Amino acid sequence: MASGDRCGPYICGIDAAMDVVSGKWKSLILWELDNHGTRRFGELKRGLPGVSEKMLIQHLREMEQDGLVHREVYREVPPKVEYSLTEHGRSLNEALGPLGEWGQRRAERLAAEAAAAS
Amino acid sequence: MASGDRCGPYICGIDAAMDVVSGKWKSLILWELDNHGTRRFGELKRGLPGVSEKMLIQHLREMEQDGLVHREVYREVPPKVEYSLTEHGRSLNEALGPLGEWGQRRAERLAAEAAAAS
DNA sequence: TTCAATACTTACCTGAAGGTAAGTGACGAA
DNA sequence: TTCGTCACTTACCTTCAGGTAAGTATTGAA
Repeated sequence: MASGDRCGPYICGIDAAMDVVSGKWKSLILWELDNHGTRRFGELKRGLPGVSEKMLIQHLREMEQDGLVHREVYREVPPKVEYSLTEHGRSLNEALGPLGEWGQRRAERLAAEAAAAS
Repeated sequence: MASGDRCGPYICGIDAAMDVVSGKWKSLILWELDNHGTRRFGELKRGLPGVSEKMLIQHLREMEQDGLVHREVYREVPPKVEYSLTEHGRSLNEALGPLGEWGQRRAERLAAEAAAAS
C-alpha cells in the first residue's frame, strides 16, 4: 500500500487505537470537533493555536480515511468545507474520557509538586 | 531542563496523559507489568518481541521518572532487577481500558472489512 | 583461561514526523 | 486591475524517536 497504512497487525487494542490517535494534533481535533459539532477548516486552525495548515489537513485527511471525521464540501467561492465527527469519532472520544481525566489529575499533581518545590 | 521533560504545560488532560504513554513500547510495558505483577528486565525483553534493549531501558527509566514503574535492584551476581507498576501505573492502565476496547473493536472491524474485500 | 549470564551503556545511523514559507484557483469587492 | 478570502498544495528543511551493534562489570562454572 501507498501512504501511511494504519491497518494492523496490532498486538493489542491499545495499539490499534493509538495508531489512529497518535499525531500531534489529532486528539485536540477530536476534542474541538466534539465540542463544536461542526467546524470549518479556518475555524479549526484558529482553535488549535500553533498548528500548521499542512499538518491540519494531513491529520484531517487521515482521520477521514480512518472513519473518524466527515468532510462536507460546499461548492462556493470562496470555498467552504465543514468537518464533523462520525459515530466512530464520537465513540473514540468517549473512550478517551478516562484517559483525559487521568491526565488531568496528573497535571494537577505536577502543578502541586511544582508549587511545593518553589 | 536536560533530557525529555514530560512536564507541562498541557492543553488538556489527553495531552498530559499522552505525554506519559507515547513511546512505541510504553503501553505494552504497562500491560505486561499489569499482567505479571513483577518482571525482570530479561523477562520483559522476551515478552515484547522486537524491542531493543536500548529502548526498553529508556522507556523503563522514563516511566520510573513519571512515577508509573517501580524498580527494585537486588545486589547479586549476575545482576537481578525487578520492575513492577506503582499505584499511578495501575490507575493509568485502568484509564486505558476503554481505549483498548475501542481499539479492539476497530481491529475487528478492519479484519471484517478485509475479509469482505477478499 | 575462557565462557556464559545479566542488566545495562555507548556510539552511530536512518526514517519519519512535523515545521516554514511560498504558490494555486476562483470570484467578488474596491 | 489589483487585493482579499478560503482551503488547500508543494518543496524544502530540521529534529528526534527509534534501530543496530558492540562494549562493560561481576562472578561462578567448565
